[in-house]
Amino acid sequence: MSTFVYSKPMTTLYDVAKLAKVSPKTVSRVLNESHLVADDTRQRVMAAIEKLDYHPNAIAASLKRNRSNTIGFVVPYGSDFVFQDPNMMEQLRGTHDYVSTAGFELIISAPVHKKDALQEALRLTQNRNVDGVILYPSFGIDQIIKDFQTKNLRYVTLGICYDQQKNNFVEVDQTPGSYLATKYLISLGHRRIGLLNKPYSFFMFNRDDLLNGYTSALQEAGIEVQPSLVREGDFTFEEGYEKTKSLIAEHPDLTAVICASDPMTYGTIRAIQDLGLNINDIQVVAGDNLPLTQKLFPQLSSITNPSYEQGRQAGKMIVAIINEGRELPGITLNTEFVVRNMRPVVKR
Amino acid sequence: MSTFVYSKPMTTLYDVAKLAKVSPKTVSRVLNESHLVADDTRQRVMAAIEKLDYHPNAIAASLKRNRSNTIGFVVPYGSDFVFQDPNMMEQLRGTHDYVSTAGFELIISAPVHKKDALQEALRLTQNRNVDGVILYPSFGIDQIIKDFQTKNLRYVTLGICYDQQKNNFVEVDQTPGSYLATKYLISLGHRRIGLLNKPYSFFMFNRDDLLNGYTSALQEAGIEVQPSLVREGDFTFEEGYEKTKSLIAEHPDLTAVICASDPMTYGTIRAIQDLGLNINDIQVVAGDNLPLTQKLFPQLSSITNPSYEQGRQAGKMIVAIINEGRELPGITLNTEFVVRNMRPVVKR
DNA sequence: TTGAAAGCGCTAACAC
DNA sequence: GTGTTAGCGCTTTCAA
Repeated sequence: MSTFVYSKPMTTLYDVAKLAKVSPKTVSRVLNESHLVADDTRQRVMAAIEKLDYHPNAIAASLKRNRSNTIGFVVPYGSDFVFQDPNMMEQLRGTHDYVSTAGFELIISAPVHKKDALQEALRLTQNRNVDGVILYPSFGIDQIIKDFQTKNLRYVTLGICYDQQKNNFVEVDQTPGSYLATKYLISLGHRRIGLLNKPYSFFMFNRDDLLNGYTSALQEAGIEVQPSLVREGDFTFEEGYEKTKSLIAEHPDLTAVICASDPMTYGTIRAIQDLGLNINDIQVVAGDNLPLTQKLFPQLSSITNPSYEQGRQAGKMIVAIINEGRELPGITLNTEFVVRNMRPVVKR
Repeated sequence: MSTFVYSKPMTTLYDVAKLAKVSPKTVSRVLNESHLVADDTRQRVMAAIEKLDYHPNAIAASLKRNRSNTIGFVVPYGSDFVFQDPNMMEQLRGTHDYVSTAGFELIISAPVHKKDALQEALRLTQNRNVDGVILYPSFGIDQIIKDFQTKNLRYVTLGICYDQQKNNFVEVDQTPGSYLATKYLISLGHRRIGLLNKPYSFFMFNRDDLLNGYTSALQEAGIEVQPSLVREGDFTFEEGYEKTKSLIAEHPDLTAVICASDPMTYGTIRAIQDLGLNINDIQVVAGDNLPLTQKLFPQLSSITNPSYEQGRQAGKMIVAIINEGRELPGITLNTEFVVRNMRPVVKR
């Protein structure tokens, strides 16, 4: 493998200094803390920069400052999942928008073959490719977090990753959304309400919010909570489809389903159609309130999921942690419930 | 803004060299071109690396090598578009998978406020944040490409960006797909076939492929080509929706529509439903053949769009260009047509 | 197969 | 407000 070499020697800060007849440090000052330079000096330097078409070498600055001004967004689930999950894209978008406004670059990293993503996060950080990372929770992440802490490396997690985690996370609490959704369904007369819950394995220390909201609302209404009405799915269309089919097979009197994610919601709708039922026979509550879902199925009520804001807040937090050099208290974002075209329960 | 400083001094290659009782260069060799080191020497070095928990500083290596081992993926359309367009995500995923396997990091950059994305691409490259960029075509890109060429910077474009471009692009030719789709529709008896074309402004030098395939098939069958059956849309749901409505209003005898993208396809389907028509009344051909579309609307035939492969090839090309230090001939990927559940034309 | 020494381009002390 | 100098951590040329 031959290596590409720039044909012309690079224009450096020294060239600019020479042309402007000032010292390198002054050029550096103009480039950075501009207010400490006399106005005419700055003019000369700017003119020289312009004339030479000079561009500061970010790598050299990074080496000296021990700062890459880059954030890593690391996802441990295979790129096929990451780039196809609309919620993750929303989180990524939120992070991108914040960190790029704050003057950081964003490196995105997902394992092409699933394993080792967490090691990749460590590597990126320890090699100084990034100043800090945003991590998506997954099995084994608590161990990696310990490494980060021991080595004093910077991270933020998109959810709670170990017992009693107090710092460096931005999580979403689905309790209010699922509580309100369930309560509303009950008020319409629904008694057999299914819950396509999120997967336990993804979130080890925050897994019961959807279930808790659902359970509270049922209990308040004096309705028995049937464990067989709750199924776990991995957020994907496929599991939404399968779990809905088995749910309806076991509970032919089901009148409503609450889904943990929008892709699962699509699977649920398809399953309902494939069973020869009408979408009006079973009231479906979507899980994320994504724009696309509103367009595809405008009649669907939905639990909201502030993914964009979560990503944004995580970006803000990692930047603050990097700048301040210390851990910061975690943040919990809340969910809501949006009603659209719901009707009283239909007997089948 | 205070600056974060590592509490402990960094472990360097010199520390490893000292512990292993070898020279820094030998450690460097172990880290890189491993085969030029005696086996027992390597063992000692590896042991020292392990013991000191040493991690090479990628920034320092980058400075010395004048290589960041990073690729930029730059999109000039606002992050709201980028992260929500499934095709772009597929392209990004393809690029990610290739470059990360090839040992490069991937920086993704989209303007938070639309303008200046192209300048951002130049900046990233000239500042040495990246060794090269992948650029999405857009208005004004031909000027930026000239800058890249003049300055001998590395780039690949996802489509042809200027007249007579021969190198450094990976484009998709939709002609075969739209030809086959149109021909098949004709064979089923369709005569009034709408085309929701892609937007002219996105692709200045490659804009007629969809139209050409469509036109050829019609002409071969001796069917008059009516310009009013062709509408331009910007790939989004909204334009698919609006253009379909106006198309049907003007052509009540329309029996089929070919869409340039899957999001437009969703808009088309919703428009058809909102007009009180059944999805079986108008044969819809999807534009991208995305997995999600197959799940949502399994009955839809589709033109294929090799977005993932396009991104992957672009990743491969930019890596090769960086390694070889010269431009490389452009690549054109082809489209196909997938038939699913099509029926002879229905009279309305 | 290994080592000594120079230097990539920038910034931070410290002096003036 | 400005300049001098050292050095961030690595790789590379050349010699041994």
